[in-house]
Amino acid sequence: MSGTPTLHAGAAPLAYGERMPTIADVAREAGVAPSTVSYVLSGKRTISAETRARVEAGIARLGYRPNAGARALASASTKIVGLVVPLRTDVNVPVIMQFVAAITVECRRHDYDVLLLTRDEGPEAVSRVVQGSMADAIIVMDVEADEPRLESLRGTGFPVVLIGVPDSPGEFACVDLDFAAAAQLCVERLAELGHTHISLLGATPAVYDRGTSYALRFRAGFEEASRSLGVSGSVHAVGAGHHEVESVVDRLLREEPEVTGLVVHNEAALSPLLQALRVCGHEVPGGMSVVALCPDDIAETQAVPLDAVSIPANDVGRRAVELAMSQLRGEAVEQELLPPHLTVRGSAVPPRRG
Amino acid sequence: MSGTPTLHAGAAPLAYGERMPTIADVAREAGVAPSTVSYVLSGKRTISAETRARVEAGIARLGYRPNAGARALASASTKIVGLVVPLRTDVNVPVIMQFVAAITVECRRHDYDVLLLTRDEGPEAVSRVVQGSMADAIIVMDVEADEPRLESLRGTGFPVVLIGVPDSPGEFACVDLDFAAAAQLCVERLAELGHTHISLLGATPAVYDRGTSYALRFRAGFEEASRSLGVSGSVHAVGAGHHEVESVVDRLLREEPEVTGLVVHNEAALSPLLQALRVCGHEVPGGMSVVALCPDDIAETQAVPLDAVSIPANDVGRRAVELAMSQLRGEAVEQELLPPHLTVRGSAVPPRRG
DNA sequence: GGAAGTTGTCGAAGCGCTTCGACTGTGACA
DNA sequence: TGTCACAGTCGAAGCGCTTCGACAACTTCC
Repeated sequence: MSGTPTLHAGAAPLAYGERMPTIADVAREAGVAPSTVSYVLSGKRTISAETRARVEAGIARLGYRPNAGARALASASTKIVGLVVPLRTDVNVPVIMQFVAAITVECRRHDYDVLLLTRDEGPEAVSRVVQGSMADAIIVMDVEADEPRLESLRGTGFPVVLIGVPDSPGEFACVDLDFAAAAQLCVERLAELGHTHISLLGATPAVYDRGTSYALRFRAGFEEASRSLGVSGSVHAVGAGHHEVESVVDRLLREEPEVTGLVVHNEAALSPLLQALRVCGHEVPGGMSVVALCPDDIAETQAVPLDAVSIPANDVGRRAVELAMSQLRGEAVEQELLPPHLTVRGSAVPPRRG
Repeated sequence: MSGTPTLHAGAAPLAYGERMPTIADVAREAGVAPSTVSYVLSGKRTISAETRARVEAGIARLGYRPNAGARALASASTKIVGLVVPLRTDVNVPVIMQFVAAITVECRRHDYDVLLLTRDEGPEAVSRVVQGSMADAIIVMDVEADEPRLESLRGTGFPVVLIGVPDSPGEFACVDLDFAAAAQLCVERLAELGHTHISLLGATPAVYDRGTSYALRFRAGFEEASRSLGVSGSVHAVGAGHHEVESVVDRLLREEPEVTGLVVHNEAALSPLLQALRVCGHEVPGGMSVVALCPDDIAETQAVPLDAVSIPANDVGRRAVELAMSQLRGEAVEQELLPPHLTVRGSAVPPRRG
């Protein structure tokens, strides 16, 4: 119907169900072929400034957005990253949230969206997403030493990034804080101040039982550092809840009165721990030195600001996404441990002469 | 090439990049038409038991999974729910995580996956997902009184469920705990015990400034209940961190010494609050009665187990998904406030005679 | 014993996009 | 002035699935 003037409602909010504008509509609107619109959008072929302007005007006028499914089908790329998150309401939920936030933000920067997968769904979720082509890459948090969710992906070359390091990472990209080095830093700090008896108060027993990668690596680093620095050390898992913490503290002070320094790897236990120590007459730092592994904001807002190795959730999350993107570009798989940093805030001092 | 025997590798893990089996492959394998395979999968037409068996065997042998993009394109349904989550590392992160977990699990029960959207992305994220047909429905957490993210959806009929209640929900489905009734329950509990001066220690100031729906409704309910029960009440926002909490407690005890009961709507403040009260000689419950609004596990693991109205994250999350599903079935939009329940654990007792 | 269902299957037409090859001008170069 | 290269555009062929209409082959029922 050339010659017939076309009326347009402008980019008025189109009612749902009302047919969304397609690339063909835009093409008609701009007087070009659909493929030309596609090339304007993707930039994969040169387009004259004039044509581009007309197409862009059409897009704006119609309020056009490419259909994600059609795009995925035609291009074999979904622009979606699958993220396997531990959703159990465990101890370190805020930390997990920081990771998720960092990953999501970074994905958006690369024009990717995030599909949420729970680790409780197990291996099934991963293969559903991969085999159904629902995502272009997968990031797995809270990796265990022996990682069952990934068996189906071994040898497939599908882009995977692990946050944490399993026993045999093999072909998978990994990124995480260097927890072993972090533990060493904590022990060193206390040892330098003159402490010779140091205990690790760790995560809940379940975390160790499950073989959670980072907890094991921190514990191993603690034991290794204690040995090499010649200090005596003990390790205690700490359950959730005020009374759990109190009972661990009671037992520790009773059975190992020589302990003057604590390394704490359990965000949730920090606050009740400080309180329990105070009640028992071992106020921090005078009666007990404490070095923690926790996010900065938690270390800062305790009753006593804590010397702590921070958990660089933002850096790790960002790096994880970058590793995924580099695999999508076909680059080689990397494994990367971020160096720890300890911030001194005053919760560790030389031990009382005894 | 009929007559040529076909060799199959079985459901061996197919290398990524190696062409995934399609519905046509399954059809060939089973000796039927592709549409027949589709009908076996969807159950939308009757299929003989024999044919079904052959098709299912083919699916198993090839390890076939329908391609999500193709399916979305052809059926105009993605089997994905968009979930807008507040990812700021705010106070009540564990609670948010509970909601997310409940929603995700319930979505999976309905064979839906969850696309994670951050509220920091604002309205853009919502329209990207809706207009790009990336999801069939959207659930929005952490709704504000004046909800800007949803303007683009008004009048479109796109399925939306809000967790929380904005000033003008209009056409949108809503579900949440009845925070006003919850506040009333807390005040009633203290009033029945004989308290006549009650303070609300609430969320961080930012939460109120932002107009967060649930915080405002709780505060309004508190004020209304205080008035109607004839008790005097005051309201204090409480910032994050130990020292913030201490300073609020100091000021409260100094400026309103008549207060004998506290209603606390701030999970993160609970532990430092109890500690601060003890330090000031107002041990709970003898020197100060406390009723909280928080998840059960938090109430239980405090130094003093708390009388608390629980936050039924699981129920709300599940209900939100159900409301989304019912909209997808074309049913009417509902708005629903869940009744609060108070569990007595001993942190509130009659005030000292004074 | 033919009309009128049922039941089970097939073929083909899309869904909205990307991408490949082909085609038309145009300017550069010899 | 003929030849090449290249910028700019188009048309058509899929991507893998769903779904509609058609159509055999059986049943049923008067």
